[in-house]
Amino acid sequence: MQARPDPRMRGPTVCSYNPDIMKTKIRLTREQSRAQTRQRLLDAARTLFAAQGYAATSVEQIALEAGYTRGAFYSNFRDKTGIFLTLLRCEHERIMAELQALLDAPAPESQASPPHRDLLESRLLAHYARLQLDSQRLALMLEARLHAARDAAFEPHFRRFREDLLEAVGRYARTFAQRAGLALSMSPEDLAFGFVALCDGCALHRLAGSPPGDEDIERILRAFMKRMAFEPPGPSRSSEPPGSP
Amino acid sequence: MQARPDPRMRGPTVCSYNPDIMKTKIRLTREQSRAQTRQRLLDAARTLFAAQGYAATSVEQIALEAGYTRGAFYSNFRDKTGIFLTLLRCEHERIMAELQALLDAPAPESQASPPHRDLLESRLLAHYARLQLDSQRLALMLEARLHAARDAAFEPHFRRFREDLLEAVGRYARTFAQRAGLALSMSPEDLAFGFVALCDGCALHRLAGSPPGDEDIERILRAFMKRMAFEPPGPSRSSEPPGSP
DNA sequence: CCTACCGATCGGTAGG
DNA sequence: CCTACCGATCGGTAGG
Repeated sequence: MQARPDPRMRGPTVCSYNPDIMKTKIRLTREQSRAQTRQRLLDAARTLFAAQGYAATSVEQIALEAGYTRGAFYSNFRDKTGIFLTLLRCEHERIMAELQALLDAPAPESQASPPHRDLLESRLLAHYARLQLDSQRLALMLEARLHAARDAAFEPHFRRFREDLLEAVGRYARTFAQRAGLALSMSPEDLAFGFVALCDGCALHRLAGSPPGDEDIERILRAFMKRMAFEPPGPSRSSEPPGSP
Repeated sequence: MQARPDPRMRGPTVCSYNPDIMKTKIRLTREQSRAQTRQRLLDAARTLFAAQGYAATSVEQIALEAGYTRGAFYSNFRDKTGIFLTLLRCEHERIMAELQALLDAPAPESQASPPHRDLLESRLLAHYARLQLDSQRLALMLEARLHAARDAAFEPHFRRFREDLLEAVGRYARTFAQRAGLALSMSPEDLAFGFVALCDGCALHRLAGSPPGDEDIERILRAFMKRMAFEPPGPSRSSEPPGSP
């Protein structure tokens, strides 16, 4: 059913690949061998959880997909919850790193570039589009959310990931508003929540694969963001003040 | 583990309760008895699918929760997919009926009432709030979505539900805009998709139970809708025309 | 003496 | 609608 993957393509650490062992076919140390096994199990679990769902995937399937038997699994992880948590920690670290890189990226300051408010939209959208075009990652996160709602031991870990993300997006909005010299239309926290919810909803839709397709979704997302992020520049645009119920 | 529910509280049909059999303890006909069994199995399946997930729920569990054994299940439904589809058809019919009722509800036309644009917001929000406060229904729909992405036989049915909903919300937006004499900010289809995605994302968040809580979510939803639904009344509010990229 | 993993099998339970 | 039972597979762990 599955071929054991080429060892030279795998790294010994949990969250990143080690290019060193790609160079030669040298004999692995015990530690390296163990790390390799661990990484293969993690890759197999990610694939299967995304394709079939967490509950529908057995430890046996994970081990076989990775090219081992169950014994290898239980010597590396406590149980299925354990490997799921490890998997999510890796994904979360990657997502947060990408978001931070977005913030640190040098803005093409005073050139003939689009105004800052367009940058906020374009970059955040590009970020989320990349995230959600990876449908494996998307399915994995949905599985995690449902599992967190059902497993009390799992919930606090997932909650932490979620809070980190919302905080980071809020920081992102605040920082960009300052740089652009524009006022946000609501608190950074509210804006972050609404934006993440909107993106989550679009991602949820993408799972189905039915129309509207990806280009339409991005267009709609952009239209929503253009109206949401900043206070309109004009003095008054409506009969009611911005904060009224 | 479970007590067989009081027969007088159950109806013989699939989607609705029949008050007739609440009156007395008369002996049921064969048809009534069969319908009662079917309904109990449906109720049990809804409870378990929402609480544990579709994949994690066995046919045996459903039957026992309903007060029967597996034999009763397989004499009423073809398999687990069969009862799930029946369950979702009931939910979908109920949702569409509620949405239609919202449209048919008489608008308090020329009284001292809020303007039409506020009505659109309030009613749709109230509708979605009611839908999503029922966390059982919410979890059920999420399970269906994930299952549709994985089961090719299940997918077309779920897709149909989804398309019906989007079309109905689009019709709702168009109708309300006409009555209010206001122009929508984008096509009814785009607006419906964005709104449903936003609500789905909020619903997804509610699963976790972490802050922001329900009142905050509704406030944020309202703020987003207030900015999204209609063209601003003023002649120009921004440097770029409404339809520009 | 320890590690990492295998082949085999444990007691229970799955859908049908 | 139940009892009885099937082929298979579950998560977890034994000794080697």
